Amino acid sequence: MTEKQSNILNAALELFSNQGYAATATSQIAKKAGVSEGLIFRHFENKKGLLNALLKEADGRLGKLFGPILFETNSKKVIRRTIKMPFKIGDGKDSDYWKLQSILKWNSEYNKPEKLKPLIYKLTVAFRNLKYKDPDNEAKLLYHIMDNISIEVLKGNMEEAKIFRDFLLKKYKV
Amino acid sequence: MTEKQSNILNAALELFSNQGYAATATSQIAKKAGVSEGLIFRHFENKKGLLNALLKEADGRLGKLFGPILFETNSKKVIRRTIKMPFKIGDGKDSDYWKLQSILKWNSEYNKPEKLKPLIYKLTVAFRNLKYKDPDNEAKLLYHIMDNISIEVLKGNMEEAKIFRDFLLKKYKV
Amino acid sequence: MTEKQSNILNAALELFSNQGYAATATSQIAKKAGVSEGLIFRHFENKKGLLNALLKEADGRLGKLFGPILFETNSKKVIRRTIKMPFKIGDGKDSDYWKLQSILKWNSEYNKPEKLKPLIYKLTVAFRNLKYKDPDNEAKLLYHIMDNISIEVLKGNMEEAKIFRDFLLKKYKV
Amino acid sequence: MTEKQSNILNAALELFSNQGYAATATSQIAKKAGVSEGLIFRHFENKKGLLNALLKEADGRLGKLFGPILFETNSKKVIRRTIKMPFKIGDGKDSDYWKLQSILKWNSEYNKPEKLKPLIYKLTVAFRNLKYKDPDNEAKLLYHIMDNISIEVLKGNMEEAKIFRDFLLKKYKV
DNA sequence: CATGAATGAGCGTTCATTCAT
DNA sequence: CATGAATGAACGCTCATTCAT
Repeated sequence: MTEKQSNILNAALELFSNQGYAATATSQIAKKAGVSEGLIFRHFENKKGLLNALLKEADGRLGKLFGPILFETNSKKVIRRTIKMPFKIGDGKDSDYWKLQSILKWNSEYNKPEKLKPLIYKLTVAFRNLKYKDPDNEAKLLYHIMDNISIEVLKGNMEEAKIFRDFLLKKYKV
Repeated sequence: MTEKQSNILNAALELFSNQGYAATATSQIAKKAGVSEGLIFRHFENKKGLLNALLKEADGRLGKLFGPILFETNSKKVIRRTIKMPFKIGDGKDSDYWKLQSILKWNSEYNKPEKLKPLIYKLTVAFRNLKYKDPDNEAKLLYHIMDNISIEVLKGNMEEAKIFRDFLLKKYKV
Repeated sequence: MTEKQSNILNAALELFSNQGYAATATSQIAKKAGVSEGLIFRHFENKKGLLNALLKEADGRLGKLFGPILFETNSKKVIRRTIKMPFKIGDGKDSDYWKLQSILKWNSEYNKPEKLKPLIYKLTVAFRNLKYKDPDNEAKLLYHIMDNISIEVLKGNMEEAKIFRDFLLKKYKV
Repeated sequence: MTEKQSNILNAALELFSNQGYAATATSQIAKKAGVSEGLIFRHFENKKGLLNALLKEADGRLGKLFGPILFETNSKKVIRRTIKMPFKIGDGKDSDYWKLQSILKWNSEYNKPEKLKPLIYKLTVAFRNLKYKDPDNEAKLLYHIMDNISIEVLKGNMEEAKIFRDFLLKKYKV
């Protein structure tokens, strides 16, 4: 991938995640990326192709975030890591990928809930090991909560989110 | 409000909540509402005015949903009603208002988290009465969970949502 | 049809017939017609729709040109009128319609040779009445010749064409 | 001329003659020719240069087609050969050159009717030798007819064209 | 000789909005 | 109150062409 290509992707990511896909013009992306508009289409075929390229990359980032949890063997630590996960979201880019995914949640074409199945399954096993009565729903519950903290973190309410995280760690005794 | 005005609002609500604001053309709204495009602008000034009118109405609907909880005096019932609330979301219109709010969550111009303050405060009081250790965070937690069930319900996963609701009712012993 | 609509059609006809369909920009048409470019699409849906509207009108003009021949009962006069037909092509508009048809001859989507069947059939009958040996081919031959004179006329070689016409009238003894 | 150069010319010929010059993109030509787009411009300077190169080649092909007629001394055979000429159009390439010429007939920049003068002159002489009354117009007439049969042949109506040819051979008694 | 990344102008089309009727 | 013709800016995208490699 050339430098201009990644310039385009970076610009698109930032704009899509902050203004939405439909509200972002390709001309705006080109301007921000410092390239001609035509180049976007040479490299990504069309506007949708650009979005797809971003989502592919987002998948990878999500995988890296989930990886350490999926390979964790200690059940308590699985839960601990899950609760802490939103704070592992690193630089602005990482957070924009998350935003983008979150924005597309209502778009049936792009919302892929099955991507989270492995994490939820891992949590189910952890809760079962810890003798929770209803591990299935406990797993879903925690996943939902985590999704919410992520959004809080992404919106910049870091302090609030940290307090909330500690509360959860205590609550789950992990 | 004349019939045509409400036709416009209904059409706009359905389209905005399903395709997003930016992705919906005023011509599409006019067509669906069975009115001329010009009429939209006579009544609502511009596209944003239409969105604002919808959000005003959404506020009212949310209020009606929250009302019974805010006036509940029994703390357990406050929590019970909160957990059950997503299932009170009635017809398609109600659910479209909710979707619209959810879609606009990432738009700083339209995201008004303070609207939920009264509910969260009510929950805080309830948890305090029930001797929870950290009623502030418990309230926030429950609100977040409820937000997630709402989305599940809105996406049509009614069965799953019901099981999840019962799980929560048991967990909170309410 | 409003005045602006016919302005658009007139501009499109002149440009399409002189530069070709693909080589004519809708912006050019709008400019020549003295209207905004958007109006073209409101009235004719798209560029092809504009071409179709012109071809419909062209059909009518062709019909009017053929009419007097088809209703002629005297066989000699049928042939005479056919030979003279290219000179009945009136104003510039008429001739542009003819040009347009001629340009589209190689475009299978728009070339409709069956439109000329009635004329060729009429000629066949005329030649049969006049005891020509092979009236079918004589009809086709005359039609082809006429097509060529039309083109000559359209290109502005009026004098040459007139001489050629008189030659044909003498040759066919009509 | 290298192989790539002729690949480009072949691709351009096929596309220009079937879709028209303006409707054909240089990228399409490059793709079909299996070369990079830049190479077209290195070898032919610009799109028009490509067309000019094709028309030069077309001239040669036309010359080869006319040659045997121009060197024929027997007047009857001159006419006979002219009538048969369209059937000498050989492979697809030959026919595409003819199509291209025909398409450009309406383009004053590229229409060169003087190229046919030698053939028409030869026909005039032939008709004069055969004591036709108006050899000038007879020559023009036959040339026009031949042009039409060519188009018929090019469009693939071979059977019809052959019948028509035989009709003409009989009519002219050659 | 040959590539393909890169450009900028222009393409057909859609947009929100205005206004005469 | 309501229409729909009309606008002009912007849209996503394609074009012929250039140029560093």
